[in-house]
Amino acid sequence: MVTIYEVAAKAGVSPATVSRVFNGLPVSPEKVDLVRAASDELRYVPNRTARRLRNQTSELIALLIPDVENPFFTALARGVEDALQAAGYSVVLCNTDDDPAKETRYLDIANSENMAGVILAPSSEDGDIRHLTDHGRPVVVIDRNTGLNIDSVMVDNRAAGIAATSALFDAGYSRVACIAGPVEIESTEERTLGWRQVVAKRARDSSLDGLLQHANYRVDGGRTAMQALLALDTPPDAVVTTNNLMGVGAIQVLSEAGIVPPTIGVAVIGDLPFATLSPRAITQVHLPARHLGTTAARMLLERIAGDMQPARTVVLRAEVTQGLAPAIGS
Amino acid sequence: MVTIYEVAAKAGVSPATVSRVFNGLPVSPEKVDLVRAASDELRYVPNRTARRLRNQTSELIALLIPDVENPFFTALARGVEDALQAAGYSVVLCNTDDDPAKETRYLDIANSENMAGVILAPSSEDGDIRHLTDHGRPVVVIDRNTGLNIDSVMVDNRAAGIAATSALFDAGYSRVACIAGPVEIESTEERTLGWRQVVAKRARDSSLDGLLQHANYRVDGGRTAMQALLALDTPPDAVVTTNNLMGVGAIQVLSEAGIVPPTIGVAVIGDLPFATLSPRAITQVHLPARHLGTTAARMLLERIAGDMQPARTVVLRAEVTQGLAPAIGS
DNA sequence: GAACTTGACGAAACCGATTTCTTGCGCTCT
DNA sequence: AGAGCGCAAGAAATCGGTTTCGTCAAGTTC
Repeated sequence: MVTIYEVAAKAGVSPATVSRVFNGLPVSPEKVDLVRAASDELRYVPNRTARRLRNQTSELIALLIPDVENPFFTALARGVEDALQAAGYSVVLCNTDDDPAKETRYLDIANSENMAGVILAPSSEDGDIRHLTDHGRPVVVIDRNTGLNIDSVMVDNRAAGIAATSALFDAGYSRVACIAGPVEIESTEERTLGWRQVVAKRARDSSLDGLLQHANYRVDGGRTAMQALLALDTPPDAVVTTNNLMGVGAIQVLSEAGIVPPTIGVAVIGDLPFATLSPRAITQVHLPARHLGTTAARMLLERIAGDMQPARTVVLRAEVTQGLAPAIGS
Repeated sequence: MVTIYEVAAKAGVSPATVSRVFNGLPVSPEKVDLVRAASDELRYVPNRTARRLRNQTSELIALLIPDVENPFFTALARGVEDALQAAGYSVVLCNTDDDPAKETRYLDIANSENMAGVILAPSSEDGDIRHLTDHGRPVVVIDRNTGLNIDSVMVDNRAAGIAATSALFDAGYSRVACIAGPVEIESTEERTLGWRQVVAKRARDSSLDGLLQHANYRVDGGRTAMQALLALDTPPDAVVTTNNLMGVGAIQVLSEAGIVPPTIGVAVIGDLPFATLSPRAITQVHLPARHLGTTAARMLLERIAGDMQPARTVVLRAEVTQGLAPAIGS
């Protein structure tokens, strides 16, 4: 590693002057040239660790997400990155794997690395966010109510659940099941409540036994739940899944059983990633993943810039793509 | 931030002793207790920046991938993470977006952040890897021949191209097209060569005009290329795509045109992520993405541990899932 | 009992930047 | 001409750990 001292020696100036050149502080033109020449020749790159120790901050922002393999979170990550890159920051993505211990570990790292800020997408249980706010580090939380005085960006999950379910009833289905995620996750519970609310109002059939299936938030969870639904004495004629991956699993099971939408109604909260069948038959409640990311990033940048106003909560809405009506009667 | 000095003062010992306690160096039991009590009470977390400045290394490893939204790379990232987490390292994921400038920037960052090592998955052009190796930082490259003295983990891309194409001929197709990625990317070129080799040998039809389409490596590239293939005077009866996302695009176009495999043969090099149609009709050459990641991580760990042997290249093989034969004649 | 080894532990140097403090030069103002 | 000001730039302190070096006391050996 070439240090500032070597550059200073080569240029015949003091380290302080080299530092000033690199930070745009006033230095006489001839010394600037000397320093530039020396640093180019030595291929000097400032040591960020040293700089950060001195400055107590860096241009690094941590983004914690539970699952890098979920397209919802990668889209969100793109949004965050786009906004932060533009502002000169670099993003480091940390995969918490829905593990509170990992989440806490990464939060501690972000803290002791003196990162400029943190954007946190929820893990199933509460990690120790206080690790961060205690130290006054800027934090924005995505899709989780912390109860703490922290900025957050939310989706209107209740509305998403209502929209998905209503769309199926509107299309003519009457027995609408729900594949929900783990109960600990607040967002999926809200979506489920939306489903419950619409079903209570519009279902002709009053027996809901077995129509609500809880599953893990991944493809295999969706598969298991869909299989359970198909095995019911009176199976549903439509199903809502409260996230994208469970939707994929459900559709896989249906397609393997030879049942293709719109023979059965399917509404997915979230986007169907890389869909290989025509998604027109399926109702999708498009979550603004990327937009969530950019919004969170902008809020964080404001905090980093010194904005001290009380915590804000921004709620974004989802947009529905209505699926086809059932084939019956057509 | 609580510092080691405050802990030392509270415990009535020197900072050196506190450091020794935290690093497991010999300290008398009673002082250990004093230090532990003081640091617990103050909730002391060592400042990684300071530690790293002194130690010239950290437990952070950079993983550079071109596209976080591509499931191939996220699977690879999972592999890397699994292996490195177990060894006590944390992974920071950097999205290079196929942009050599971003790649170079992240490499510089990894370097000036004193990260323990770097795993680099290819971007379309050559970023400046020398930025790293110059400084003796451990690096492992995935799926790219650098020509430099650097460890790498490869897939046998030629064999993958051959396998995909052969599988289609074996299934009974005779006019097999290829949707290839950008020419600059070595891995896709190798796969294309595999296709060319098999086609030259087995195609009855000698006119290959238009059967090779170059496209960008994403879903829309696959769509455009597939549309072009369908518009040919004599369209192919089967197609190979040299990556996963272009495969998704191609299948989307086919399904929108009402052509469903195995009416047309489709072979994808890579896995079809989150497939919503039954993937049995499609030939997949499963790339060992996760395995690539764990292998790269292990090699990197060996280097970090001080292994000085000459650079190694590990070549992994893909595994084929044969798709269905064409409906014709059955 | 003197010389020597061993081990705990504090003082101080060190990592490489940034920044304050200080010096000294050149210019202006009266 | 001498006081005063502005500005470039070097010396040195600083960030918060780790580590070398030196000291001192306790234990060992002859």
